[in-house]
Amino acid sequence: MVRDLRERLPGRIITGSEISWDRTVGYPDSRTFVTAIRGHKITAIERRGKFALLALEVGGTLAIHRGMTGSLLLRPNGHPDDRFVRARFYLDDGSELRLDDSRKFGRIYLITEESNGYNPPWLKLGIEPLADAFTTTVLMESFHARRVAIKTALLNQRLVAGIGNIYADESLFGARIHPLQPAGSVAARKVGMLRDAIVHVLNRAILARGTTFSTYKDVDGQAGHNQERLQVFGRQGQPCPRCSTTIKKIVVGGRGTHFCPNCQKLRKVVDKTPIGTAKQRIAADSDMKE
DNA sequence: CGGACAACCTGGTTGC
DNA sequence: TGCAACCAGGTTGTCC
Repeated sequence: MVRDLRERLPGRIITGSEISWDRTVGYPDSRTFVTAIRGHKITAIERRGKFALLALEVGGTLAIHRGMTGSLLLRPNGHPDDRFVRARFYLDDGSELRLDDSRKFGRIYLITEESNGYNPPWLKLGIEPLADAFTTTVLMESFHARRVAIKTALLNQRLVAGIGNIYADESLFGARIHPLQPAGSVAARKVGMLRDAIVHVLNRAILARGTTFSTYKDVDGQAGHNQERLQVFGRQGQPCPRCSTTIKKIVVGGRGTHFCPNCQKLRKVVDKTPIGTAKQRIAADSDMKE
């Protein structure tokens, strides 16, 4: 999405905006937002995690997070309206940038020199998985001594930015790691495989123009096609593409989690309690102190 | 620290 | 066909 916006948005001036669901504006309040955004020129588009960051010529930032169901649509002059538009920006060439978001979890933010004292949510994000700095060592450190399920750790935006439920499951499958494996207990070699799997899964999805599992649309309103390439997500009950074992669906950290019980086995915690059932190992692990 | 769960929201699907 | 229940690509906060 950001790559598409980057080709078309720089140079455009926001001539006005309309917010049809007030809480779509995360900061400042929606009235202040509408007044403050008018007349600003967009100079560049960046991304941090799931936030699209539109740099303004005067030095501020317009940030957009699509939430679960949001689509950021760039519509030409006269294009029919979209069904769940919560925010729209009128641009100087007659086109319109719309946040179309049925569930209203999408958020937009405007940061200017007036915003001191406010901490934008993207500042606390962890490392970018597509940056050179995303190494096995860095990922090892972020998992260090953590007993949370590795799936939960992958979804923690403060550790690694931008991995959502689909790509977490796909990455763990790629690295053959059980989603419930305590993050800190994953062997270095496996963390290395996970790092590679994350990068691979994300790049592959980007090349496929996104995963339209349900509502994702690109800036032109077109569906992506990465959903056709998913290995485990949404494929519970179907054979694993690698070993044909039936893919299972469980709940981890409150999120639907898909994996192959044969390819992704829960492993013992490295140093101790070599004997016992999976249940006992987990119990022993949670009794351990730092 | 970490697990469980509720909130925020609405639309689409499933089950009876 | 109708309707209730359930599920959903995310994030944050509370309680224990």
